[in-house]
Amino acid sequence: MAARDYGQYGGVTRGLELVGERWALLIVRDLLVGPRRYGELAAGLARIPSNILAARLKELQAAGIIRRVPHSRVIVYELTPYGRELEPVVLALGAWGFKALGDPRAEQVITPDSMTMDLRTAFRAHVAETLPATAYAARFGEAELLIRVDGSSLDVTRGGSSLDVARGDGPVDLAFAAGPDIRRLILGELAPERAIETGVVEVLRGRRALLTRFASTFHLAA
Amino acid sequence: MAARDYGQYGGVTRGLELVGERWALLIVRDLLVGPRRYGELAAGLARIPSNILAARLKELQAAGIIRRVPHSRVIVYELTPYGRELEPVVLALGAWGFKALGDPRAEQVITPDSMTMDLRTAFRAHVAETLPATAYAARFGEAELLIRVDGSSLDVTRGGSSLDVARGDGPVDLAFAAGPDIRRLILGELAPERAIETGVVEVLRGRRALLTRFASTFHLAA
DNA sequence: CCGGATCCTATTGGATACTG
DNA sequence: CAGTATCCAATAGGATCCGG
Repeated sequence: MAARDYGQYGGVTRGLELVGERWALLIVRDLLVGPRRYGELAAGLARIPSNILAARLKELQAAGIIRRVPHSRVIVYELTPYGRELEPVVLALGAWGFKALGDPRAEQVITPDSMTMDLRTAFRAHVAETLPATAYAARFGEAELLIRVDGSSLDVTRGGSSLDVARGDGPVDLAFAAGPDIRRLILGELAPERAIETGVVEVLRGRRALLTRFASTFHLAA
Repeated sequence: MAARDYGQYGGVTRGLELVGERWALLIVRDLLVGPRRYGELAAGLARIPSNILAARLKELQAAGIIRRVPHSRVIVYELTPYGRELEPVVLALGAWGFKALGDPRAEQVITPDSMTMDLRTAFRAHVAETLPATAYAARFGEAELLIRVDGSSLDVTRGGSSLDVARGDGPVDLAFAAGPDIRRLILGELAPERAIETGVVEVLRGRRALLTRFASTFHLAA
């Protein structure tokens, strides 16, 4: 492997040797959501050059972090058990970075996978446990997600309100479209009612009061 | 600032924009141990080019992660509160990377700051709480550390057994020198008695049985 | 000395085109 | 679709120099 090293012997240094290269941790982030094909990774990481994606996949594979699995005619990449152990790292970094989010710049997009991981970082299992099971359909920019909270477990899948019924996933309790300022709701800087009043969140279906439940389920202290 | 961006809007991406550049997180790691001068950082990060260190310090400062403090004739860099919130990220990455450590390569050194952070990642506060307060003096390669565990709190400082008495820090219960295979003790792959028998750990002073206490205080599951 | 700034070279990463 | 190949721009590395 011999990735670019730092000349030091220690845990952090070793970690950076393995996943410190540009784009590497974003590939891991997307694979934490689920196995992905080469083209799906390329689509989710819109600006990654193809050669860099190919190089990172090889390095991550050599490091035992991901696995290349031929899966009935198509090839998918998935995390190994050791790769999955990066989840706390990605969540911690995501939580920290989330607090430094400003308004999106013109070229910035929101991908379903990145949004899914952001929801996971903000998910408070111990709070959710005390609330009734709830299904949300949420649209953030282009990304449309189906978010199911049941007890202390969270399940986020792609596609929104139109798909869930066809899949027999049960009804959605609250469907909404949100602008980027929804981060302020999650950071506790914006009250749910205010979010609706100011148009940050547009409720498409369901009781608006459920947005309060959403806000207490998904929360990051600023 | 306008660090190299990824064209995505999300927590992980934002985090990587701020601390994803080469060397950045290692600077943060060392500053988590305590404020450091430019020269101390350069010494701890032996292979960092001077221009890169200077560039990173400016970027981290612009991002509100560190602060440049003139401190009676000398300048020290220290973390801001927001920078200190990177501790979980560094610890998580360190714990993950620690498990992938092999034997040190020829050019690799162990620095006191990196060793200190490795001990912090492996520290089990809830176990330490159940044990008597203990002071260890440990030498790993060049790095000599004084490790004080008291209840659920851990304090690691530089310098070894010779200094502690002069500083009035109380006596050291166990002093030892360890080779890199001590990582296997921390990973639970090597029993304390075996570590002593095989020379991985050389007890210099104190009851050898205390190494068992050390091993249960500092532990990372493989 | 300490805390950098400057210069130059060696590697990496980025954009795009191309192939099995 | 799943990558390679090529070429250019941006960074990192290393040595040296400079001002307080």
